[in-house]
Amino acid sequence: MARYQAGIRTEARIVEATRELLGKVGLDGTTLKAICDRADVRAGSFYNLFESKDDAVLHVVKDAIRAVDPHPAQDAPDSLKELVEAYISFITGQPEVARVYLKIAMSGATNGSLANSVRRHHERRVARFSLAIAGEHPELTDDEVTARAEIILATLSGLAFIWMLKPGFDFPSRARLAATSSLVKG
Amino acid sequence: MARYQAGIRTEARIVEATRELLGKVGLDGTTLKAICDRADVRAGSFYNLFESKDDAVLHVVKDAIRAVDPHPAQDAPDSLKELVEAYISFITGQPEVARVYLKIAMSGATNGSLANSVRRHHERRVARFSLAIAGEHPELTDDEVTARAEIILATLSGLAFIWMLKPGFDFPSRARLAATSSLVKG
DNA sequence: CCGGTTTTTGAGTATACACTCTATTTTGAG
DNA sequence: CTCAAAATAGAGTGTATACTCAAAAACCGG
Repeated sequence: MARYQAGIRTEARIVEATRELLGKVGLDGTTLKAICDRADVRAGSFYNLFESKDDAVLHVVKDAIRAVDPHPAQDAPDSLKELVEAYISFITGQPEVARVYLKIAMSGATNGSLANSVRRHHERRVARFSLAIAGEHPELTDDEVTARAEIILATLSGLAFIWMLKPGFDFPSRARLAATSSLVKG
Repeated sequence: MARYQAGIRTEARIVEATRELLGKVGLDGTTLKAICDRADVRAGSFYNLFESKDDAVLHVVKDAIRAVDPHPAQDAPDSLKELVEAYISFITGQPEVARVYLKIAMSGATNGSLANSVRRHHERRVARFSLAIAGEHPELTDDEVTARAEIILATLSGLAFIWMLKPGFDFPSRARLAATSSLVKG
């Protein structure tokens, strides 16, 4: 082991370059050559530090996933409002990384470590939203709470999706409206 | 022009092969070679009938888009229930083509004829849903109606998205529940 | 400043892709 | 039957991709 400073700095540069590229040109445009050019590194150095191209992308996406949650370490339930605002910040703050997140989630069947990360993350978020909803709406049964959490999350993803389709779309206000109206008993 | 029967049959075989491939292996797996192998055609024949690979994919996606609408030619407004059921049928009936539809919608910035088709189709659907909602809820203003239409469509897309992530997810019942609860005044 | 370790280089490999081109065969109207 | 137009074959082109490897350079504890 005993890594040198140079290698550590290079690794950081590569991750940053990958993040910027995912933001600017999307997943398809984020080629190995593009990453290496932007990080000012040759292919050999890249593979000295990363297993594969996906390895670098995974780094970035995992960071993005972490960024969507407001207080990851905390056990106390957040309020639904807080959770929704955190999601809005995630989407509007890093739209292109959010697009990558959604794209990867959608990209494939059941395999691939990227897709697995996204799936696990989704489960955690449903649990998180469920906790908040249960706290604020004690009249709902457990199943109803889960259904509501899934619907709210689906709506947020779907609105984000539309926002990516039409840049002028007022995502934040639609998201806030949707979050309140999804809670009534159906 | 004066096309021969052989060419017409070959074209149909290519479209069908493309549709099946999009369903089985997704957009990335639908390569020219795969299409030609499945349609039992050589590359030269393919390009005698189609401008490009995207041209063939576009054929399939446009068919899928048409399939999502219950009565495309009709002017009378459908009921919201009908529209939601049509969407459910679309997603559960041709899940992999639906995935392609969502994927293409999400895939990129503002260019590409595929992305444009999807965008235009989304606008038409919002109009369609708005009409239904306005008919059933006269107490809502125009802006509120549009907002509700966009939210319902977003929720349906988002739920479809989750369903693709977790095959066991009960998409139809969630979709029906969501459609009713999204209509209250917020 | 020595010397093992880590890092870097950059040409090179293998592969996959969409697409082209020309020669050949097939079609079907007159 | 004829023959021009349509359809087909399939080898070939060009380009882009992720990734490898052996040699050279930089690093840093002692």
